[in-house]
Amino acid sequence: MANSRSVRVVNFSPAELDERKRLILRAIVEEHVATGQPVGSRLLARVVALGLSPATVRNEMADLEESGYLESPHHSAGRIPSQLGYRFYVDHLMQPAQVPFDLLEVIRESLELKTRTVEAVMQQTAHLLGRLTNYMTVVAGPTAGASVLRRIDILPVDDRRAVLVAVTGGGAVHDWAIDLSTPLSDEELRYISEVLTRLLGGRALADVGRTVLQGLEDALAPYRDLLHVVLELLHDQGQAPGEPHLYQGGVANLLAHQEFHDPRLAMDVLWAVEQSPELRQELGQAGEPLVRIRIGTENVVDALSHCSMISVSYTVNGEWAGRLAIIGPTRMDYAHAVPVLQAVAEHLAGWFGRI
Amino acid sequence: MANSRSVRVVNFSPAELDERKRLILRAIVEEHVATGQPVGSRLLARVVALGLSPATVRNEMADLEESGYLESPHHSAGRIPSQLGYRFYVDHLMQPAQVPFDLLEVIRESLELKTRTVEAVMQQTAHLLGRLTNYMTVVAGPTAGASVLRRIDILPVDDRRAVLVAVTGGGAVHDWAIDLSTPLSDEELRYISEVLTRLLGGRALADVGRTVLQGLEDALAPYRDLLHVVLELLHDQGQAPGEPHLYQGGVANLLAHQEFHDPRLAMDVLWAVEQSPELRQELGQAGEPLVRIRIGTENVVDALSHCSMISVSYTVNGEWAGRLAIIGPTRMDYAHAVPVLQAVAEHLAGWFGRI
DNA sequence: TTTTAGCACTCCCACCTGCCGAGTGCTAAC
DNA sequence: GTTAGCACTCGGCAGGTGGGAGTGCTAAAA
Repeated sequence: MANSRSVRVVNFSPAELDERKRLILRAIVEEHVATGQPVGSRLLARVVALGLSPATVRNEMADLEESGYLESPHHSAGRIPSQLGYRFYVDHLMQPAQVPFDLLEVIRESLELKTRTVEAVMQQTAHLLGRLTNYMTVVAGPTAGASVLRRIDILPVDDRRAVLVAVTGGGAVHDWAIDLSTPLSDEELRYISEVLTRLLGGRALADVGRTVLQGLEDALAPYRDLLHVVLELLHDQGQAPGEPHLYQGGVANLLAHQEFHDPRLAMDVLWAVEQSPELRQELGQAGEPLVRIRIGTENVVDALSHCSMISVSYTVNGEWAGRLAIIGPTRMDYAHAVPVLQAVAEHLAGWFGRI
Repeated sequence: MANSRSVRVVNFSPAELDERKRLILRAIVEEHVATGQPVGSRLLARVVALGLSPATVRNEMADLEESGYLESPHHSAGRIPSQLGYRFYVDHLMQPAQVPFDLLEVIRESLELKTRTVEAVMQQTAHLLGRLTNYMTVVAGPTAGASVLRRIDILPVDDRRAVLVAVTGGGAVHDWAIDLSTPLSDEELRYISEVLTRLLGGRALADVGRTVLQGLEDALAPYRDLLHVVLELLHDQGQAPGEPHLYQGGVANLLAHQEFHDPRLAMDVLWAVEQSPELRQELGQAGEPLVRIRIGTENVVDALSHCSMISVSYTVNGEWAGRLAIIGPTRMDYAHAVPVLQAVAEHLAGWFGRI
């Protein structure tokens, strides 16, 4: 038994893994990410330029396994990183790669100014990320509730129907169909639009308070029926900030990874991405970490317990707007994916800024 | 050799397959669709209530194979329908199933009036179809170019930017960001919007002719710069009618079918659905058959040569608007899928009508 | 002439077997 | 603390086998 070693190792706090162990763990993660195969001691001794023999490396690997950073798929098959191993790698060992210039070029070209609709640019972003990272991509569009409003207009469709159109500071347009219980003239609608814009413009729906609503009710008293519908609608948008439209890209990439050759696993993931409200919330709700890495069971959804998800926030006019995410196996190339995501998020913000 | 038989059979024109052969072909298709297994003569003799012995059925099957309606995966494995077999089945043998009442109920509930945005209702439709048919679904949203316009407004975002908003007869809202090279006042923008609405309202962009454009140029001469941008934009929309936004649903369903357990096949399909301009066109371009069934290599895209795609048109206010499609293996339950698609298309039209 | 029973034949598939290579843990020597 | 040596374990693969399903053909029956 490796008691003399293991006892010591267990006392380590994770962040204090000894330099050599860190080196070895990092090499194992990167080798495994690159090849998909379990990593054996011989190969590792060759890769880690420390002049160590396989036997020594084996001892270190045994320690790392005992501390929970590695696991063996079966006896004598080499080691693979455990979820904890990936976590330690991501937190302490990973060195984010630099995004090569030609990739930046692709991003720039792809998010050109000639794209003129938010829908198109979000879809394009999803596809772009899919191509650049080789992982499946989910992108949350900006929500009406979280955005600063510039205008609110009610535009007639016919005498029974109209659309409520909200233009945000980023130039995104949100619209909702509303019924006109009593027909209103163009002038009346324009007047209502003006009042709505005057009182709601410059703030986000999520921040609209009682007093503003009261002001609206007073100013638009003659149009109580319509106002009721409109306010309820806007209120819903303000209260449910976590319901963005999700754009998918590179779905096929999911299947490219050996981990998802079992169709059942892949199906679970795809269902979750399509349906799960938790995931939608996770991507649509303003929240702290600019870059969030969830590994395996850290994910909010069970179906993703074999996946990692990296998401980064993007902004519109400096305000939080949504998250871009990629989903892949836990054996993910974190060091490359993170900077690519960040670069795309930046360019997307740029697109909104100079829309 | 079965010469005496085969010579005669070859002379049949497809539509004139003898009654018994039709019965057998139909049984084979339906049995194979249900089980996924090749169909053998013994089973078939039991299923087709003709009191025929397996040996007789074998002879008929040999004829059908020779005429190209069946094929054998390998010697002594039973028969499966060929692409031609499915085609004949779809054209002459299939009896569309009736949509059960509770399914209709699900459709009704799902496409309720409380859904207020076109984006949401299209996405919902895609998901719904995915659930109801167990096939992957692609849905083309209505395009700006093909829709009858009700209003065109230019709404300011800030003094350098604005959005062009087009409201269609179905209540769909399309928007594009535009730069204001010279700042314009709200009044000016409103005036421009009025002129645009007056001259373009009531017709589809695709139908706008030279004279109307000339009229615009005259009426809005002072705003040449802006008008140039706007007209180019509207012109593009009118000229490129086949570029709808595609909504996917039930992607996981693709993997549920044994035919796509090979991840490479599934990947090809997913890439095609995401990227192929041909497919986008196929679904976004007004075109004849209300129900279109493409089997195997009949598909416009190579990647779908192992798939069948059923698409149906839907309308908005009676005008052609887009297609709903499902994609699955050629071994598809055509008889059930077609009526479900039709029912959903009808309800979708209903949603737009009473939006 | 059409239908049927019988039969030999073909092919796939699931199972078993033994072998090989990769990689481990342990021990004893350095 | 490090290393070489060695016995051991396990998965994967090639090759062989038996069983089952289904066919085509032939000759007899209807």
